[in-house]
Amino acid sequence: MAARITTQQKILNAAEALFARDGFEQTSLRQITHEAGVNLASVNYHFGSKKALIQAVIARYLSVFMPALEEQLKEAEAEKDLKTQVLFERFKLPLAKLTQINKRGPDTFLRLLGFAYSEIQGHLRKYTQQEYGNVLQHLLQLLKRTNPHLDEQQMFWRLHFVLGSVVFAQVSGQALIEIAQAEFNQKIGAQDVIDQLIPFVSGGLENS
Amino acid sequence: MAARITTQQKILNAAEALFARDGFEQTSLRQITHEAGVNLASVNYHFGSKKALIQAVIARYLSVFMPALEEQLKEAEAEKDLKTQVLFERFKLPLAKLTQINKRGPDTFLRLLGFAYSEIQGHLRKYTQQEYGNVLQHLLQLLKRTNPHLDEQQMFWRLHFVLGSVVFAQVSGQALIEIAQAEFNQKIGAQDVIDQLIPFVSGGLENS
DNA sequence: AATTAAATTAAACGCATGTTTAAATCATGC
DNA sequence: GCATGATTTAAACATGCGTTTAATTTAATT
Repeated sequence: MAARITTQQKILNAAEALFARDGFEQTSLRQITHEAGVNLASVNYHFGSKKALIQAVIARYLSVFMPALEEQLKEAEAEKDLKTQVLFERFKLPLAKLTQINKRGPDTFLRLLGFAYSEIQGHLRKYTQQEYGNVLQHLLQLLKRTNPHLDEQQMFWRLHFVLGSVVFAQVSGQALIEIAQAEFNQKIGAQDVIDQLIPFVSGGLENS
Repeated sequence: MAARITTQQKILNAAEALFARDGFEQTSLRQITHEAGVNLASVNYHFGSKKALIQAVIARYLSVFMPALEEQLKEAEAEKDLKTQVLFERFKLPLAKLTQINKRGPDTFLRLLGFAYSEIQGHLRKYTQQEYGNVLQHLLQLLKRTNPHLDEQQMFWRLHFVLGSVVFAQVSGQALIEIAQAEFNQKIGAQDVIDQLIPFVSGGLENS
């Protein structure tokens, strides 16, 4: 029994690393199985298809991230003078929790999200909406509270722009970090990018 | 001579439409040549490779967009109390000029940019930097003027976040427009998205 | 220890891709 | 009007992909 699970997890671990680095379509099952040290056919044996493997990789992260986010949102709800930026700051803890899956879990997760969004995994978006739609609704409700000056339509677009900024920052992230490091002669990590990102998306969302 | 150019342009036109709709990697040369009504081999004959074709498609747009943008930046430079949002508004005219290439030129161009950015066309980014780096430098200089409260590093990141928002809005654009249309029961076009986008990126960039 | 089910393996399948080839066709300049 | 070079064409090539097959090995149960 242990061996079976081990093979599945070897695949998951190798897959998530390669997916996060190169994207879903750019990563072949042959790369994954070679990296994992298992046979090519075992992916289809254990997961059924490549698509199902992608979903399994992301689901593992969502199952940790989403409940933690929901908890943060509940706390935020209790605050009386809630600000947009403070609300966005609350994403940092659920993100940090992802280290329990992987040392570089937070980066990995955001990059996976990015690729999931930009490659047309419409199927996957539906899954997220179905599985964690209530959490996202909760977030929307709080943002309406912190931004009563925005109408429904403005809120709709700006939320997606926020998401787009996050996604983009991660997908192009490593390249940008390297450029920034060369330009400013200091070590920059993914956490720094998030700290830069939060004031940006907050300002963009709030702007009247 | 006319026939030769015609074949090249048939390819360019078919390619840009398909690239903008599905992305570079998702579009095959067989799709392009079928759509253009030309032989498969003619792409390699006229352009050398698929990569070179991609570059040719984008170069055609940049050669119109960039000089027009530079002109706008020069005018902006003359304004005395220049605001970020006003500066961003000046992107609208160079964008509109792209209708001279194609009726849906502005949309097409932004989507192409998006795919170029998110697929790892690092090679292409270098090309842009080399060919039109001065225009981008000019833009950066003006943004520093409108945002003296931001340090170099903040400006670096926020500029890329702005770019990311634009890119994302276009790549996910059509899907989002359809969702928005269903949700708000009104016709929404690409221009509306840009009008929503400008306050967002302005607010994000300025936020202190 | 024998039986049975699960897991792994090597190999092949079918398909789609970008590219190349070599022959046929076209247009142009003499 | 012919010769020459540019263009177009159909076909094949080489490669990589996800998936499937069928045989073998491994592990657990009786």
